[in-house]
Amino acid sequence: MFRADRKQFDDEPTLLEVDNKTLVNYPYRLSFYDKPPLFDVTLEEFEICALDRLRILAEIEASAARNRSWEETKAVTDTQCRKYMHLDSNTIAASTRDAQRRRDHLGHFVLRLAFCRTEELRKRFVKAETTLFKVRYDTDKSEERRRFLNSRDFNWVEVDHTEKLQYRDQLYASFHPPIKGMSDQERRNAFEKEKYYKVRWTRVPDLVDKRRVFLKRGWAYVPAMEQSSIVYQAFETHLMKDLEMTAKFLPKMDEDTRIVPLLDKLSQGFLAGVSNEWSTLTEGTTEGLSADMIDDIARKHYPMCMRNMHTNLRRDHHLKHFGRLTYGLFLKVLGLSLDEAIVFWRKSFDRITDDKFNKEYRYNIRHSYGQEGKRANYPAKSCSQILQGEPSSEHGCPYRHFTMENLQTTLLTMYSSQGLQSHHLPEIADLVKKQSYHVACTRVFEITHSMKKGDGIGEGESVTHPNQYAARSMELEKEKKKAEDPDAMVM
RNA sequence: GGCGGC
DNA sequence: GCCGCCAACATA
Repeated sequence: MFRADRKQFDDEPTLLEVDNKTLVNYPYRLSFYDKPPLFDVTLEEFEICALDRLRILAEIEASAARNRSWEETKAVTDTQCRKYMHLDSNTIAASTRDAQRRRDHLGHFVLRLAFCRTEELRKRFVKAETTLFKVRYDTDKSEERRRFLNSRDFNWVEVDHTEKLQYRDQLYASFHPPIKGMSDQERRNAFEKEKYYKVRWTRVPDLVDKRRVFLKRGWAYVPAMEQSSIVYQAFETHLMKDLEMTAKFLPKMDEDTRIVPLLDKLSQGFLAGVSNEWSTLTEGTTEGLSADMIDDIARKHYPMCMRNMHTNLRRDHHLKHFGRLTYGLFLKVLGLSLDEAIVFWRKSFDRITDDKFNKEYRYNIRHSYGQEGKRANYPAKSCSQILQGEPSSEHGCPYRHFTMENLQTTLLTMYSSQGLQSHHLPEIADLVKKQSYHVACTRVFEITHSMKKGDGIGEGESVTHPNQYAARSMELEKEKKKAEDPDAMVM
């Protein structure tokens, strides 16, 4: 993908190998990603394509973690794709179509670099990418899919009529059409019409496993309706092989100071199951938020991490450094103004003198709001950042850092008023054991907001940021109020 | 939390 | 022990 002799990106747009003559166009929506992208690309584009794709892969992982059915996974993935990485069929204008496919191509290869480095990452990446491929395969127009399949060699051999007759009984024994309630006659008819392909049996281990194919002399006889299994398997092994290759050549890139941190950031995000930088997109969620409204909002809209800190703050009349930092920035993004923040913290730390407060805390609060030092606009901490912090019962992610017992009792005391009951706990405990902390959090959101299981915070999206959780919760309350009493909404 | 000063 | 200023970036 990168030429070895090219170790530094130029400052201006030309970053990857320049060769406009080989600018590919993309005849198919589906791709096995045989060739790396050779077009010019800016570092920004590089990053954006990767992040957008990462959101989708993270959502696919979340789908697996919460046992979504294939249809649900497909639906969720499809809506996510429409938002972040739309891929149209050939009916759309060629220029937009190629632009879409170019983004798809680039994003895939950037993530290859980020996820090739450990066996664990490779496996997860391949799994998610294969699922994405399946979703697309399933939603592809059949004619376009057919042409895509013809465009490459899957090493399958068509079984001719005489051979099919020869193994007729064995083939029929393993013939299981996916339609329920078929009569024997219908099944027989479908079988007679079915075309067969044979491949080496190692190419379709899943079918062999489920006894959906007839095996003879190392060949698996695959009915046309199961043909997709061959394709998926080929995609998977092909990608895994390529990733291992990439891993071998990757060390040469370590000298590039700009790309390595980006790759780390990407794989980090994947490990935490986090897909976006929510805080930078949405700020100042609530108008006219004041210090005395916080208790109420905490009870109704906070995710567990923030709720826990708020409770600790009320109990101890104090919070430790990282807690102040995390909670303070959360409140800023929630919409609390600097002046109100100072009021809030002053009232909260009510066992210290004004003098101590002014000396030790006022500066830090102002700094969080960009009024001191380098005057930066700091974003609120995301789930991945909170997850990575030192384990602490005070300011960490409770799903991650609490003991299971403590987590469960705390969940009940915090959220039983919003509908969380003890029979919900095993399911949450399960997600925590699988280390799917953000999914556990998402599930709690669903339960406490009467969402359907799998809806997440909306459209199947998972929690990735405490402010996203709170903002969405407040938004839902607003919608509900509006529906109940439209006139009351006039301000 | 870090760094500095006395 | 007292005080003041600055930061928020990683590394599985």
